[in-house]
Formats: sequence, C-alpha cells, structure tokens
Amino acid sequence: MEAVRWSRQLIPTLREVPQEAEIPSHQLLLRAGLIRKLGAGLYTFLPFGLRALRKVERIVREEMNRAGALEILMPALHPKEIWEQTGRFEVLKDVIFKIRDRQDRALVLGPTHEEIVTDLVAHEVSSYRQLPLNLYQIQMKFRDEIRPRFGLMRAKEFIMKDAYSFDADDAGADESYRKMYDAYQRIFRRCGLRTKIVEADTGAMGGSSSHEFMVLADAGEDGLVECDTCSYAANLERAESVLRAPPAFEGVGRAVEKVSTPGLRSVEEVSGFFQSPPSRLIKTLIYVADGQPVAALVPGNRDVNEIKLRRALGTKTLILADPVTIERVTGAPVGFAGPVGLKIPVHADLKLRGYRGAITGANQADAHIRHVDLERDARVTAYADFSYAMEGDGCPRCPGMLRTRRGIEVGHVFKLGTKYSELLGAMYLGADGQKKPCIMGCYGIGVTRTLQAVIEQSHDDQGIIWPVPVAPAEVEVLLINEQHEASVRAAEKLVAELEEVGLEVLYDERAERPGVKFKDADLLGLPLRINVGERGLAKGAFEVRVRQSGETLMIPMESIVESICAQLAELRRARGAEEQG
RNA sequence: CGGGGCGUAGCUCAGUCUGGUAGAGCGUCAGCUUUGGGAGCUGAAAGUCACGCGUUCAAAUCGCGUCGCCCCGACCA
Repeated sequence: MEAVRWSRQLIPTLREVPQEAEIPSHQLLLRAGLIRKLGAGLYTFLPFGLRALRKVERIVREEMNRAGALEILMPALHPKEIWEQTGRFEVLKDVIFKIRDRQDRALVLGPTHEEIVTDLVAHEVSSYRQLPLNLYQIQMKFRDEIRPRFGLMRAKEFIMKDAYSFDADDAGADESYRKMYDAYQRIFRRCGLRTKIVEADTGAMGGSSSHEFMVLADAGEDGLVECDTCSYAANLERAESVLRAPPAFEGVGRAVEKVSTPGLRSVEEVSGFFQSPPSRLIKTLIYVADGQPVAALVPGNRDVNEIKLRRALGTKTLILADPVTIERVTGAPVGFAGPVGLKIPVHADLKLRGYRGAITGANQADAHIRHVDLERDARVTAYADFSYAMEGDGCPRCPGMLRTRRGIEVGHVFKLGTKYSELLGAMYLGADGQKKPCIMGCYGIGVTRTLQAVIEQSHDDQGIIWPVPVAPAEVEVLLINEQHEASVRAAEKLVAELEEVGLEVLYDERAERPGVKFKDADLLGLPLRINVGERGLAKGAFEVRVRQSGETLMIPMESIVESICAQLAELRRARGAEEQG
C-alpha cells in the first residue's frame, strides 16, 4: 500500500482560530483540517475527518451486528403522504425539508425513519416466527433546525445510525431495548467516550420509556441532573426533584396584607422591594392549555418546565398567555398575577406544598400581597411536579442531592409501543391465530455528533487527542529534515515496516520547518508520533512521543515496530479501563 | 421568529466615527539562506471592500434595502 504522505494529502491545518467557531471541538475540527463549511449547518468532510468518521461508523456497525441487528439502507426522500398517515407531518412540519419533483409531487427529506421502516415491516412481516426483528441503517438525516450551531453538533444534515426493533410481546420488546442499551454502552466506550445515561423525555417521538446517552461537556446543549449518592440521572426536561424541608418564612399565621408595589413586575424587583429571597415569592404564570386559561404556580426562584406541566395537565397544547388574556383572567396587567381569588384552574408545583408567609401578585395593578398561606388563601386545583430541578435539590429516589451538568446527546433509545405499527399496519399473526401490532423500539446515534463529542472530550490547548479506535490514523512518522538523506531513508523504511504490520501511518515528509510539523502533529492529534531526525539516528534510536501524556521515549531502531504496537495496545487498554471506573 | 454582533486578500484583522480612490501579520508563488517546537532576507501574485439602490465632484466609509455568517433566546427526535 502506498504510504499516506502528508504532502500528497489534503489536511489543511489552520494556524489561527476561524471566526466561525466558538467551542473547542468545532475550532479543532476546522483547524486540524478535518471539515470545511459550505453554509450554516452544512459541512464537507475532508479526508482525515472522513477517516475518523468511518472509524466511528465501523464501531457502530460491529456492535449493532453483534447485537443481532440487520443493516439496511432506506431512502432519504420520502413521499409526503406517509408522514401524513401518522400525523407527524404536522408535528414535525417546522423541521421537515419539503420539496417537489417535476410532476409536482410532494416529497420530504427524511428527518428520521419510523414511518418508512414500519411501512417496510408492514409489507414483509406477517408471522410471529419472523420476530423479533431489528433493522438499522447509517444514513444522512435532514432537519431544518431552528438554529444550526457548533459545527457538526447541530447541523441541517447529519449522519445518524437509526435502528428499529419489532417484537411480538412486551417481554421481547424489553429485551430488544436492553440489547440496544448494552450495545450503546459498548459503542461509546469503544469510541473512547465517557457517557452518562439519563432518563429522558420522549418528545415528538411518542412512546413510554427512554434513555439518553450524554457526553458530559460544558458546551453541551442539554441540561441534566445526577444524584451525588445513587445512580439517578435525568435530562433536565424530565428530571424530578424534591425539597427536603419546606421553607420557613416570617409572617406565618398573619392575615394576608396588600402592599403597593408600583411598577414592580419581575421576581427580582419584587423580592428586592420586600428584602426577601426570591424563593419566598410565588410566581404565577398564566397559560392557555387546549384553549383554556390555567394558572401555573412555582416558587419565585424556579422556572416552569413546560414539558412537565403539559404532561401534568394532560393537554395537547400549552402556550404562555398573551398580555390581553392575562389581564382578562387576572384583572391585572402582566406582572401582578397571583393565585388568591383566581377564577381559573390553579395548578401549583409540588415544591409549593405547605408554602406559608409567601409573597405573590394581588391580581391588581401595582400591588402584591404578603403573608400568603397557599392552602388557606387560594383554591389550588391540583399539585404536580412541573418546575425545573435545580442544583442542590433532593434526589427523588434516595436521600442524596442533585447536581446539574451539561451534556451532548449522542444516543437516544425509546420504547415506542404500537403507535406506528398500528397506524401503518405492521401486524403479525400470533401462534394463537390472532392479528396483533408489532411492539416497536427505536434507537438513534448521532454519528457525526459523536465524532465531534470525542474531540470535545479529548483535547488540550495544542489540539486533538484521538482515542486510538477512532483516530484517523494510528501513528505519525515525522521527518524532521527532509534534506537529510539518512533521515529520509530511515523514515521511509520505518513507514514501510509499520504498514507491513497493518498500522495506519501518516508520514509527514513536507518541506516544512520542524516546528511547523510538530505543531501540526499536536493539532491533528494522532495517538503516537515518531520523530525521525539526526539526533535520534546518531543513537540508533527513534524518538516516540505519546500525544496523550506528552511523554517522549527513545526507542532503539530494531524494536520500534514492536514498541509501537505495544504502546497502541496500552493506550487502547488504558482508555477501556478508565471507562470501567 | 425576537435580541445582539459581524461581512475588507486564502486565514486573522486594521481602516468606517471625521468621505479623497486599498492596508498589516500569517499563508501562497519565485529565489537565497536555514533545519528539533509555527525561522530570516529579497521579490511577486492576490481584494467588483457581501450585494443593490441612493446621497455626493468623490463612498469600504453616509442613508435605505437585500443576502450571508456567528452568538443569546424561543424550539428540538
């Protein structure tokens, strides 16, 4: 095989940080010459970016196959009708790219494939003997994101591995789910990623149970909580939490008192005026749920989690009321709503249970009331958990405390039930002769996002530090002086020997100064680098530099291949061990 | 969609307030020199100053409009 020579490759490294990139992984993808932008959320993979991507894909394939899933490839273009059959064209209309062919037929660019795979199975599966079945593909998805950002992290088109399981009964579906859950752990571990598995909301997908695989990173787009004591962890959209002790405020037992608060609308303004912590306020938000106004109450220091609130209310739609509605419902302009005397249903967050001595709006312009005892003074329709969990809240499962983190969602597994199989007719005939819908699960991995997450989690201020299994090549041979003939001969022989034992080698023989090549090597971040120069040759040795640790070793020329293989094995092993811990 | 920022050479940016005909560093090309952490010297190429309309004797610079990109928010599988 012809050696991969840097001078014959396209690895356009950048000395400076491109203006377009904010977070480390995005900057490094560009600076290391792995990707280039075409437009917002649209990227070209350059040769070395593609090599790393293929490595991730290979790991995903191997583990999916090992778990018994079958690879297929579905179309990216879908007739619009199939999306209308499940009602998801309406649900997803904002993110679906819609196009028309020359016959003016409506098509969409597939944002996901539940409908397509279910339609396939509806046609091809008819007996319980064909189940369980798990079909997957690795393919480009298209989503008209509201805001693409951070390079590959949230793009308009991205590569996804999506798998869909079909089972005859719940026990089988649970087993399929578990297999995928296990496979995902193996996949991310092999990619060198530390992931946190969290309970998640099922969102537009529908279904019952769901877990997300999160890569912890400050630049992550998702919030999550984890318990410092037990294994509880959840996406912030879903996270439950408890207040250990109801707060005790002064003024408990006294009668409600109206206080003039001209122009003070926000929690900050009001709590400042009363010299009270924001948690003492009861924040009252007016929503319109399925067309009906409702009040939602949360402690003043917390925000309403609308996903949890909608679930608690059991409504399809939930939007914050407009100022006109608020004034009509509360009798006061925005900023002075309170639960006392409201004529609409009042839903209170669980953390407000037992709130006494609280402050809230008076439902009258420029006035608040204090000494409010929620039970005594207001008619609360129902209590439910619909505020966002916060750092320091109690764990819902144990006496521990919750911490908040940020993460990148790289994988998501769902139990879907029979929603799609019923709508699209994916039925099978059971042993009992009964026709039943397949029980489905779906399982996604953002492949391109995973690649970026690896970089986000594994870099230093000099560049990328590739985990061996996903590195675009395993070893870089760096020729220090391309005009020194003995060095050239030694380097080329070395490259040939390394390739002989099956290693992937990048040979930097460019006519550049050593410093340039060193900097580029650190930036590109291949696990091991061998410097070939006069200094080492004089001692009959090669200088090996380990990217991760930064340590430099002098290895005798005769044992170099053996040493490199051993060190790569060690690097793989160390990463794996880290995962166990 | 709301808020903010930006758009000048391949990249990073100055010049815009106060209008006078295009700049720097890096990169590229040629040559010399140099070769262990982004060298030095000499020379060269390279920009319809995002686009359009307007104001003006004169527009990168002022006005209006459009497009693109980035960030924050809302949203999100």
